[in-house]
Amino acid sequence: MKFQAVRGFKDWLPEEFIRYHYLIEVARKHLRRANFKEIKLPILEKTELFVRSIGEVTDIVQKETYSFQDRNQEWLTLRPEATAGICRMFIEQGLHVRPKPIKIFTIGPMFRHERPQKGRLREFYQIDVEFFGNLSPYHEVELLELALTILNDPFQGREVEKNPFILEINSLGCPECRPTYRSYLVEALSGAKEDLCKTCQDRLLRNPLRILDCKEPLCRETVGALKPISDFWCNTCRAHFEAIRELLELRRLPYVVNPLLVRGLDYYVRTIFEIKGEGLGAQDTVCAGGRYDYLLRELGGPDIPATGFAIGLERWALVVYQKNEDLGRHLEKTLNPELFFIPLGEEARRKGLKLVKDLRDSGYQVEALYEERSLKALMREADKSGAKLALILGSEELEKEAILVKDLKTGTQKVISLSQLKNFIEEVLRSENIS
RNA sequence: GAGGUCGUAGCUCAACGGUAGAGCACCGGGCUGUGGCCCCGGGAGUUGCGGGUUCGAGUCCCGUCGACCUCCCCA
Repeated sequence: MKFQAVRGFKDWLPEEFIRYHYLIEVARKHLRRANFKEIKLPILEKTELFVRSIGEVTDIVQKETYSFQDRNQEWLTLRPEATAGICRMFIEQGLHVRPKPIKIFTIGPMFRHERPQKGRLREFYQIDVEFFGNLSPYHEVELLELALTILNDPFQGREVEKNPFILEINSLGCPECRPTYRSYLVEALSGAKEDLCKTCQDRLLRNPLRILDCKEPLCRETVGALKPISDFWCNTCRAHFEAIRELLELRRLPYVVNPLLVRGLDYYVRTIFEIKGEGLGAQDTVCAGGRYDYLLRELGGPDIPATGFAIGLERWALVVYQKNEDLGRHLEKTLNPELFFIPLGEEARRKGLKLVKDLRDSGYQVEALYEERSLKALMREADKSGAKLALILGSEELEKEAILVKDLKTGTQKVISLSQLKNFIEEVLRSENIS
């Protein structure tokens, strides 16, 4: 094979594409109902934007971005996530003058140079949802429920063992109280450096909160002996977190408090969360997000609090179609034509051009072959196409101003006058067979 | 970025270091106004790529590219 796709970049064939497309439409439906408005962002931004927003010392910025200099020697980066770009747009377009809250979402590819594995590609799709303008826990819980509603939509009304998604929440504190916890961590762990893995010894200096998230058994043990972050929350943060828990319980949304949950992006404060999917292996976070109240200001914009989340489309799809194969099969079938037009002879082909166009204008999925082949061969094509009905137009039918309609599943067929064709098709497709 | 498993026809996979094969799919015919089933035939490959060892390499060795799994990271 001469050319291969770039590592971590995948082709989406029709059968696969429709599965993603369906989920995107599901997400759009729920987001529109909640009055989120869709936008489109550039795929490239200036490198500096991501350094400033995501954080200079984060892994994403340090070793996972696709960054390069363009022909003008300007440093550009393929977006590794959407929030930074949305904030840039928010400031640049002056969205703060719009009625609040400002609720926007965007769907598109993100790029991270990581080693690919299941559920982790270098180009991957995110459904990114952002909410600007209110500090209320009500809005936060509403947002959490929205995320769960979207994720669970494909499981509604089907016999699937309950909810395949688990919500984990935590609070990182705010600029008031987080530094206290941070210094406690540094102090407590500096004395016990040998009880940390190598990367964590490094993190101690650069990004101590990430140590909480380390999977090394040694670090887990060390971290387990520490005081939890909740001991350091200020009164505001504590009350905020309690309010969120209360509202989650009011809504009967199952959740787990994970005091070790942290994020890989620096801009988060206070509430953060992850939603994990079953059966995904190591890359099991399907959706994640949290508050970033100070990001706009840090980027030179207005002082408006914000919160948001992103759903990993491919990971979501893995959970959905692994647990619901019928849905995938059903979607594949919608790719098949409803009608398959088979003209026999030159006159039929000439007449068919308009007939097919009319049927398509009426909304049917129509395939047509204009080749001079045997009826047998054309029927074989019709069969393989998965079409529901074959429409055969030959000299016999032309004489009578009619057409032969054959149900490819049952094999029954009927000659219908051309004037009655649409009515007949409509009836047959509704009742699923020719009676 | 590190470790492991693996790359053979469009797909799924065979082939002790000794002539690269099967099933499915594809194309044609049996069957020129009727598809699915059946029968017959056909096309298909620089064995991911590049080196090396060997009389001889799909097979062994090295490198490289890619997939998957784990670490890491994250959606």
